[in-house]
Order: sequence, then C-alpha cells, then structure tokens
Amino acid sequence: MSEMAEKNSNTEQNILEAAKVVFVAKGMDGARMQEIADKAGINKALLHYYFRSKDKLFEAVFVEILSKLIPDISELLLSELPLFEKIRKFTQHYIDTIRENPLIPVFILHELNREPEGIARTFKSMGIQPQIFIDEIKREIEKGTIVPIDPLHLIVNLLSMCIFPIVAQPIMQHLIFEENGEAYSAFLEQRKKEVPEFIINSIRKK
Amino acid sequence: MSEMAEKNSNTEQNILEAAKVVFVAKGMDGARMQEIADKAGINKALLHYYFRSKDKLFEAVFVEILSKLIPDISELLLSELPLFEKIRKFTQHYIDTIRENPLIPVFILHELNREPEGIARTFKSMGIQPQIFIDEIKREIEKGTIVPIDPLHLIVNLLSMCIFPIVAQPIMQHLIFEENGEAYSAFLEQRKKEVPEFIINSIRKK
DNA sequence: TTTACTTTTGACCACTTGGTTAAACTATAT
DNA sequence: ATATAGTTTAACCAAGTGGTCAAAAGTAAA
Repeated sequence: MSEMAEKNSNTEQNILEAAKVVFVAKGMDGARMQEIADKAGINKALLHYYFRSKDKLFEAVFVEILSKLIPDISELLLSELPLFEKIRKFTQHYIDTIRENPLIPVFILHELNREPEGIARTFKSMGIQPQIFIDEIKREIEKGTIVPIDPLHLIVNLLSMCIFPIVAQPIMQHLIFEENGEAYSAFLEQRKKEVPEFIINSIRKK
Repeated sequence: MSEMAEKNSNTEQNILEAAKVVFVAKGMDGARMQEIADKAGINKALLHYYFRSKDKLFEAVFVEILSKLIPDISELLLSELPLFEKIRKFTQHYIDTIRENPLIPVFILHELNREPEGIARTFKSMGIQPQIFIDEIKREIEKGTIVPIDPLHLIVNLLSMCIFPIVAQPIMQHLIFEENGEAYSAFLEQRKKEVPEFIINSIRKK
C-alpha cells in the first residue's frame, strides 16, 4: 500500500504551507530552508526528503499559488450577469481576494522577472481565457449600451485599479495617509464601490 | 585638497551605476557583491572601500532611485495647465518614464515589504505633496467642470492605470498577446491616449 | 518478535557569501 | 627624489548556505 500519492502526508502539507509563507514574504532569494523547516516544525533534511531541492520546493509553492489564483479569476469573467453588474461583482470580489494575500502579486511579479523562462512555463501550463469576456464587451458596444472602447484597455484598466492600490499599499499609505493603516483600509473598502462606478461612468452611453 | 566630496570620483559613480542595475534586476537578496564589482570593472574590495557594506551600498542606490523618481512626479502635478490637459500630459510623460525603467516599481515594492522600517525612513526623508493637486481637483468640482469624486480615488486610479500595466507586462503580455512583445509595446503606446480619455470621459460633466 | 518499510533526525560537507587586511600602486606636494 | 595621502589589488577569513548521509525512530505486516 504505497502505490498512489494517497493522503498528502500532513508533513508534506505542513512544509508546503510554511514554504508558501516564507517564499511569498521574502522571495526565492531571501527565503532560507532553515526558516521554512523551523516554521514547519521539522528537521531541515526533511525538506529535501519530500522536495528534492529548494528550486523544486519553490516551484511546488508557485504552482499551488497560481492554481488557486487563476480559476478564481476565470470564474467571475464567465458568469451570466449583465456587464455592469459583472464589473461591480468582479471589483468587489477581486479587491477582497487580493487583500487576503496582498503580497502575492508583487511576489509573482518579482519572481517572474528574476527568472522569466522557468516561471513562464509554469504559467503557460494553466490557461486563462479572456476571449469570452472580450467578446461580451464587443457585443455591448454593438448593442450601443456602452461607448466604443478597446476591450483590452477596459480590462487592463479594471485590473489595474483593483490590484495596484493593494500591492502599493506600503507607499500609498505613507503618501496619502501618513502611515495610518486603518484609514487606508477604509480607503480600499470604498474602492469596491468607487472603482466600478468610475468605470461605468466612463463607458456608459448617455 | 581633499576636504570636500568634489568630483564623484568616477569609480564611485561607476559602482553606483553597476549596483543600481544589479540591485534593481535581482533585488537586495539576489544581488551579489561580486557581480556588482565585475559590472563596474573593479575589485570587490573596492566596493567596501567606497561603501562600507552591502546594506550601505543598497541604501545609496535606493536613495538615488527615489530622489530621481520623486521630483519627476511632483513637477507635473504642480504645473499650471488646465486639469484635463494636466491629466493627458501626466499620463503620457509618466508612462514613458516608467517604461524606461520598468523594473523599478516592483523593485521598490518588493524591497519595501522585505524591510518596511528601514526603507520607509528613506522614503519619508523626501517629501511628496499631493495636497496641491487634491485642492485643484476640489476646485474643479466646485466650479462644476467635473463630476463630484473623491480626489484621492481619482489620483490612485490615474497612477494605477499608468503603472500597473507596465510592471505587470510579463504576465499581461502572455495573457493577452501570447508573448508578442512588440504588440504589447504598441498596446502601452495606445494607453497614452486611451487612459486620459477614459478618465476624462468618466469625470467630465455633461 | 522479527522483518521490511518509510519517516525523521543530527552531524556533516563543499561551496558561496559579505567582509577584512596588508601590501602595492598612483599622484601630488615639498 | 621622497614623503604623504588616497586608491586599488590579491589573498584570505568566518559565517552561512543548500544539500547529503548514515543511523535512529517509528510503523505495520508476517
């Protein structure tokens, strides 16, 4: 009885969890195997027993993060709501999601430019299909519901306004709120309403 | 004749230049003193002769980057153009600026969350004053030129749509253009017109 | 209990890292 | 020339790194 990968042996899952925290916080280069081992409450050699090397462990973590993130995005884009409602829902849900793990986007971007080839391969293996959403926007333009606009720019605008203010919190918080974390938190909360209205206001045909 | 700091002794400037490239590309943790020395064409010990330690060298680089970036931002916000024109100019200039050093924002964000205390101090020492721009927006609202909107959200929206698409290029390029770098480059070029119109379209009173 | 196996550990290693030091080089002033 | 000061180098070091290994500890079937 040791054919299949069976019950992700707890220890293995502990390691992955600890590794995720450390890697995301410090990046591949800043992360130490010892710290991961400590955080998982095990011996350092065990890390190499389950995952052969630091690189392998990192990749496992990276894959896990991506494969949780990507379906999350796709799901919403494919729902059946009217466009404006979809924009509202997406913004709200997406801002919340990123706020739960605010370090992940910068982590991904930093690692992506540290080692473009390897990471890109991982990325490619799991597909995102924005085409359906693009088509939906085109249809609304034809219907005359919204102003003519390149759907790509609209999507990028939407993503930008959701993601950037969260990842840039350490800067923004200082620039506009003098290190008042709660004020910035409230600010992000407001954005769940402000952003969709800002967008809709721009594209709605009057 | 060795009282003043006089002519930034060439070597020192070479080191700073090399260090900037390496630090920005690999981050503090990923950067190697040896690589910086090689890139500067000098012995590794010279790094420690001019800058005492890796930390000191890093801080020098970080300060240099910030002190070039910040006036660049302030300048435009304080010019005398009408609001819409200012938004157009800002977008165009800012997108170009960031495209010249696309790695810097992620570098700053990554380092900022690696060591919030130390970096924040550096940040604080050089002030940015968004208040003037905020007041200008408020005035336009009172005048009735633009729709009532929280100036902070407007500013953050503007920054987001400028910065994010550039720093996220490695992801976006894959997601929407299948690794076609030139297509994405053209896309960013378009944004210099699309973004300001998108914003103005949203806030202009009709 | 014995056997066979997986899991876990402590001790260890080769190598890289940032950093030091003493000596060599350079140029200027006397 | 030669003393003086700043600059540059090669060789070196201690600490930390990812990684290994053989043995111990656990586990379950025979």
